[in-house]
Amino acid sequence: MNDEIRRNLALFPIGIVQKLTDLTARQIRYYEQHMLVCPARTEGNQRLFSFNDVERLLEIKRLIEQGLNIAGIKTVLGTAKTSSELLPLTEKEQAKMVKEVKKDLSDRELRDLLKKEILHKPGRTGVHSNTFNAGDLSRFFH
DNA sequence: CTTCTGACA
DNA sequence: TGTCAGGA
Repeated sequence: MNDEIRRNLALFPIGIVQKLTDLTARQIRYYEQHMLVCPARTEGNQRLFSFNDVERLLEIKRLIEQGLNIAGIKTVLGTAKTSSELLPLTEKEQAKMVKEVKKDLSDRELRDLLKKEILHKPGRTGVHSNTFNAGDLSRFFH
């Protein structure tokens, strides 16, 4: 299946995300209130995050550690788009793909995330190298 | 047992 | 941000 779609599928509950990002549930919900992330919801109103949501949280975490406040982070990342905007699929189509992904999620995908998390620690070189040193901005927003 | 919202000695 | 309540 398309990787773009796979990254936007609503897969994990907040508990998993806590472990993946080392953020508390309180922080994750707080960032959502400020539109820094916009996870999907189940019928029971439970949050379901996608890989992109988790990566987004890691970006936020990195910025917070650099001393930026909510306003500063918004300046750098902007507000989050809803998963439905990024995933124009019917619920049936999504449910089908979620099953497909969940078969081999525990192992491979989890390691994928941890690998990417390490990629965030040192200064990156790729297409995202334009994430100009937020350290300079922290002076204005902290 | 896990998650959700609201509130604050 | 932590933490507790009270309900789903």
